[in-house]
Amino acid sequence: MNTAVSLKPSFKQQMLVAREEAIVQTVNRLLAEKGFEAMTVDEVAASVGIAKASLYKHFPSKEDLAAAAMVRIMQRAKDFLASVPANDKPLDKLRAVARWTMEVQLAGEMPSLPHQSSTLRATLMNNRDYLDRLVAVSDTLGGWIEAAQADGSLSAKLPAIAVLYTLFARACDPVLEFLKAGGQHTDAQIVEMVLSTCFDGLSAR
Amino acid sequence: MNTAVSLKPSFKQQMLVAREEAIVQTVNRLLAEKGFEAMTVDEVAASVGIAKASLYKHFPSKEDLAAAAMVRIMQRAKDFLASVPANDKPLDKLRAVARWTMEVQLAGEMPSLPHQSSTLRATLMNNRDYLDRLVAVSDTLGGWIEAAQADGSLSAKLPAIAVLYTLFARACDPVLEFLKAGGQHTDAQIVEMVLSTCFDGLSAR
DNA sequence: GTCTATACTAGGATAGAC
DNA sequence: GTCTATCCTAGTATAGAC
Repeated sequence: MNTAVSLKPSFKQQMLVAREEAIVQTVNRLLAEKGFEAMTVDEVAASVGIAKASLYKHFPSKEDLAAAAMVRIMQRAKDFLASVPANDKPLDKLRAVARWTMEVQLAGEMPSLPHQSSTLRATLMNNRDYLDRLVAVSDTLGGWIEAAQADGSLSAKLPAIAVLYTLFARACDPVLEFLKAGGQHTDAQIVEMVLSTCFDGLSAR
Repeated sequence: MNTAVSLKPSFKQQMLVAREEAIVQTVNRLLAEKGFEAMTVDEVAASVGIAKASLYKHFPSKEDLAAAAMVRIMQRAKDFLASVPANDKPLDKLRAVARWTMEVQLAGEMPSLPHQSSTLRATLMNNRDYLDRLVAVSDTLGGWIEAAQADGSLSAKLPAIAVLYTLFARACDPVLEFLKAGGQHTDAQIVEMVLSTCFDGLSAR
């Protein structure tokens, strides 16, 4: 008997996976650069180097393309959370997450979705791969937020959900790109400034 | 002689102005609701109650429609700045501006533009009515920021430009709509929470 | 599963009568 | 300056051969 057939992916299957990874990576970049509406399927196909019809053999619609990119970034977020040292202080963990998020955005790898676009939202809300990761990330962060409030390092005035949204919002903070466009600061400086604004506030301490 | 002809707008001219004001108001609302890309000219025409071709007699392109709405909101911002009591403390003035910006957004009256869309940016950067107001608003805020840093109430660690961008960014802060969608808080509570986050930071004080 | 060629639609813009 | 009717491009999606 030959169980290897089912255990080891065939060469063709590996090629398929690699091709799809290349597609999703391209979509991720284009979503970061131009957003969902401005990204065209023609552009994706051209950038990947295959015909548009071939693209549609892999993903049934433009929305599904974007959803795949969102799954990917959410998986990266989950992986990052798992890499944060467990015995760091809760507030430091939250800082690390905000920093990572902003670094990804500045690197041009953070896909940004329009806040409306009902069709895309519908696709995402029906995508279990996405939702599962979103929930996992939210749960982990929620735990850290509560721990940080419990040890007194994080403001207890704010509901945890508001803190969570504030952290998520760093993924699309326009201040980053504005400062970058100004050309007066390095990426690292920009990250530190916005991080300081986020955790320490604008008022003097 | 009859100088009134040139001094007092004729009835027709008043109607024209009123019609255009209605158009810009509609565009402003649609831009706030759906953004530039998702807003269609058909929709604007239908909402105003005139034919699409008539719309194009008033404004030569979709970009110019959006630009008119941006001029309008920037004028409102300028008017608000002028209404802030001159002898309030600088930091309080900045708080008031952030609060106003968020209230306008929650009221669904803050037109939000895609951060890219080169064609729209080009139109705006060629629109003196817009640029003049933008500069005026930035100058006023810049003065308040420097004053607040000078009197020690605003963090002096941050460059003034970073503070300015942070205030502008309140106009499109997704945290507001997320919290509103949650339905757990009133608009006033949401504004106070995000205001606190912005000025006091997430960390405990 | 990849290609070329094409169908179909939405949406920005214009023509031309009144 | 308003209308109806139309043009035309861009862009999503599919047919059908290999």
